[in-house]
Amino acid sequence: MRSGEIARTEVVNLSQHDLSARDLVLRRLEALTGRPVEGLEDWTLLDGPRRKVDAAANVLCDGTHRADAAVIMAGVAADVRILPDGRRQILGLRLPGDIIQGEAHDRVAALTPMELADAQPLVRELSERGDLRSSLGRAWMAAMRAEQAMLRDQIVRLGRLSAYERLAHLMLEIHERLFHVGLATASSFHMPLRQEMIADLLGLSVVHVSRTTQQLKREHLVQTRGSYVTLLDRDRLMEVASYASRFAAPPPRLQPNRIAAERRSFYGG
Amino acid sequence: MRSGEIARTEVVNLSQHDLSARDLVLRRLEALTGRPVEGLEDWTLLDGPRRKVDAAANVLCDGTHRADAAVIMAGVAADVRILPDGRRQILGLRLPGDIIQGEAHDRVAALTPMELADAQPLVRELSERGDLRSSLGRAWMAAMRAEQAMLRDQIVRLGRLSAYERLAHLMLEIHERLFHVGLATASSFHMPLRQEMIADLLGLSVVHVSRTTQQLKREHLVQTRGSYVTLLDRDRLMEVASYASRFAAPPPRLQPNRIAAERRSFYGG
DNA sequence: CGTTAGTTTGACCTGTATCAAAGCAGGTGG
DNA sequence: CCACCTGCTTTGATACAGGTCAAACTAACG
Repeated sequence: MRSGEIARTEVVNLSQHDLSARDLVLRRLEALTGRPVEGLEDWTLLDGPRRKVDAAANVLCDGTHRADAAVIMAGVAADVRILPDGRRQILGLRLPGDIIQGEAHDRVAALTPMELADAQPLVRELSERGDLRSSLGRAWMAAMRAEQAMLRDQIVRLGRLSAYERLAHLMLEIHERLFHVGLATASSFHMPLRQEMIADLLGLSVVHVSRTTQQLKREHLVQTRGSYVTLLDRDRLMEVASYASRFAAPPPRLQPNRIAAERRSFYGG
Repeated sequence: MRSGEIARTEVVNLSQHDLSARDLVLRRLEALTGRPVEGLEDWTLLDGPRRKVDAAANVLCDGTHRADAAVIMAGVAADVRILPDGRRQILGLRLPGDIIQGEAHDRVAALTPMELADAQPLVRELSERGDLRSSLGRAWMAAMRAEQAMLRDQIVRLGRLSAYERLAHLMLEIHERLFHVGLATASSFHMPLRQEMIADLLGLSVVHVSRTTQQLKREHLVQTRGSYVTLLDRDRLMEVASYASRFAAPPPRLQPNRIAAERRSFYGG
């Protein structure tokens, strides 16, 4: 939380990385717990064949196939509930490193093209023979708690934040989550979501998402280029959205002059 | 789900029962899983001294004391998040039979006077030495999933339901949860919540909760007497609110003539 | 280029918030 | 037993955030 931290300058490909499924899961778990996680070392179960899924295809249908579980290697999915009259609400996003599983009542849908690694053996191992005292078992519980924390955040977003605040809050959440699996720089990330999806996530209309996004841009809090987003003033965004980090070690704060540098490198040329 | 089920006529005290902490927890777990739960038989750990808490006193403060855990024997508590500017959002209710624990970022507050039984030994046993394959372990997981399902419901309520629908949905949730721990008849229950709390739960203003409640009454969907609520037409409420049960065996449906009988017995004299 | 999917703009409408005042009920003390 | 608080709910008047509809704009793509 020190504000003098140095933004990492390491070059990252914001839409894809080259980690193995094991390393990706590990990276996420360690970011969540803030300590090394053991017990996944000789875990080859995750290195099976990868599945590619088209956008808009359901990844796991309506919870009847509770069976399969997968690690997201690339792409964005969402837990979606559809009401009888067609209204849709996205309960939460599923980003790379997350493990998805069917839930009764809801379905998991691919919002972008995706790449998945089979995680069934891992999940089965953990939930059936899993030892909660082990390093891995604890990390697993931490991940469940983190998932719950995100649901809670979503409740507050929908219940008590204005459209403007909701959008700011969402940007911060996505950025933070992507950052911790190596898919964001200190202030930029790739977010290939149509406004319709953001609307379903934030309980707003598409039109209003459009207007609100523009307001955030007008006020120089965020900037976009295609589907790349840059948070121009994360501190102020956090204040605006009453955002609190869910991670053991949140992304670094930028120093004022570094903000300028970042901005230049992405949008000036 | 058969609509011919007989409403149980057993007399219940809607604001309190006389179960032991063990039986109460058991009852809830069995309602959730729909099957008998073993492993709690000789569990005396729950039968320690009971603690009484006043309304408005915080039951467990802001997650710093992650330590203690308790079974709610009587009363209503809530997970609350308070934003820096004072806005409040209740994330979910905690009713008798629920086990409460502090969560980072949020606090658990008593909404009514409460009676608690210490559950720390049980929780520690389960989360540290717990065997997920055992009957109790599975029930435990089921309870966690149920808790998550309620958070998801809350998201949909706030994101996509109108005030009218939200209230209907909430009434159904509370009724169902109370019913399964023996604190509701087939259509009535005791709900000593001020409208301010309902407002914080549903993301509305107090004034609008008042107006909306009256609309539900005007349309003969619910009735109230003091803090006792009767659902006059649960089928229609479920339809209005797009409500789906989270329990293995949901409360019985009333036959038309039984509805009349219920109504008479509670409000006619 | 024309086509299509997505975003933006403008005009207008509505659900819910806000503010302020009035009603009500349960408890206390005279 | 009444008069008075005090805390909650209800009512009315008014304001605004965000929804809806329809048309114009943009950009990717064959």
